[in-house]
Amino acid sequence: MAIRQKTSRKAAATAAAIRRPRARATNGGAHAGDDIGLDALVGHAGYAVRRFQLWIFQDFIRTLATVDIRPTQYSVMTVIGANPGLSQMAVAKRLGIERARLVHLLDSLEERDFVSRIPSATDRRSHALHLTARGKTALGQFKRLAAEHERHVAEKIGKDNRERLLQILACFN
Amino acid sequence: MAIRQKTSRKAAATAAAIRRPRARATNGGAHAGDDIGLDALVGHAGYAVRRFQLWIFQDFIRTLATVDIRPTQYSVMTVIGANPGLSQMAVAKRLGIERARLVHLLDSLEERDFVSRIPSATDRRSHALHLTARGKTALGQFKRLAAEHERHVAEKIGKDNRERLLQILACFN
DNA sequence: AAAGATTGTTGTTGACGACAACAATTGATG
DNA sequence: CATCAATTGTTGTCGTCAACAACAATCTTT
Repeated sequence: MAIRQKTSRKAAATAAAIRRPRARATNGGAHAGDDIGLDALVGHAGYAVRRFQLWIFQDFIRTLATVDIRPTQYSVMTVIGANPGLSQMAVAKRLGIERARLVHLLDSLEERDFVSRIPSATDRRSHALHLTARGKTALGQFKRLAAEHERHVAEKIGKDNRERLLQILACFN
Repeated sequence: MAIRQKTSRKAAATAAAIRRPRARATNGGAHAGDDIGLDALVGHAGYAVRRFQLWIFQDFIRTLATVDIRPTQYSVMTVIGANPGLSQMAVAKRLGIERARLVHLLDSLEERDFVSRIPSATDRRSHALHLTARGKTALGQFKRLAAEHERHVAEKIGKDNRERLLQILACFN
């Protein structure tokens, strides 16, 4: 056995090499592998949230693919647009992303002329973040597409369920 | 200006270098930077879910830190424990993770003697995944800790809200 | 003026999702 | 039965992301 493996894959089959395939055979059964039963897995909030998070991000990226904007970039531009002059620390703290990460995010947004770092007049360490004129009009389009994405969410889980979800998770800002 | 930066950071302040700090000054204001106002950001399901996802994973990792088990590892062991003999493809499809990624996950779980890959009797390509005896008892402990984590979630968002959340997200398996 | 904290930056690490390739094997088709 | 397509596990790469650690420049405090 285990002829294929190059060098890795420890001696997994040393002891207990032969075993009966138990109740459910390896696969090939009657079902297409969709009714496996996760038992204790359903009932775990983290698991459900992970799947949802995955779906929702993919839909966001797909919906905003034409403008090439990802969820984090959108959130950064939204916060800056609503609060011009914010420092990087303030934005990072507000969005729950690290200031180290925000540096690269702002780099790309500045390259595309959506955001500009203006040296703060009061603190020579920090930058006052502003949307450029181009960034403002672009954000308008992003918001329309984001609203379309939000409609996709409502279609998926139900309009009222979406409202309820937002209400439940409101405590995370 | 811009003395500190080594070589990067384009000429961001070429035009419109001087600007009034608008309504809200850079920072240093009266507030500690917590009441910034995200306007359009609240009302976005993706944003709320991201924050929640982050919080919940951190709590899971912290709660299971003593046994050094991460959420994905836990989900893999749970599914295998509930459905012994499953192939890697079946587990990957069930959990929505790539089979390429599952390889490494199983490698680590096999190194720790929690899971064993047993060559399938019917399909010489695939492996039948089983928990080892050690893995079974370990999973029992993991589940107790995971239940504790789930209680943390209930404390955070409310017991009934957690139930409602699970019900809303049930459509994502 | 000196000590400590803050801000932006750079770098590294590790988990993770997405993709592409590959060998071994199976299944279906002619 | 021979051949070709599909599947399974594996390896590798790429890009995103969170978490740290370090650093220079700058503020704040004493």
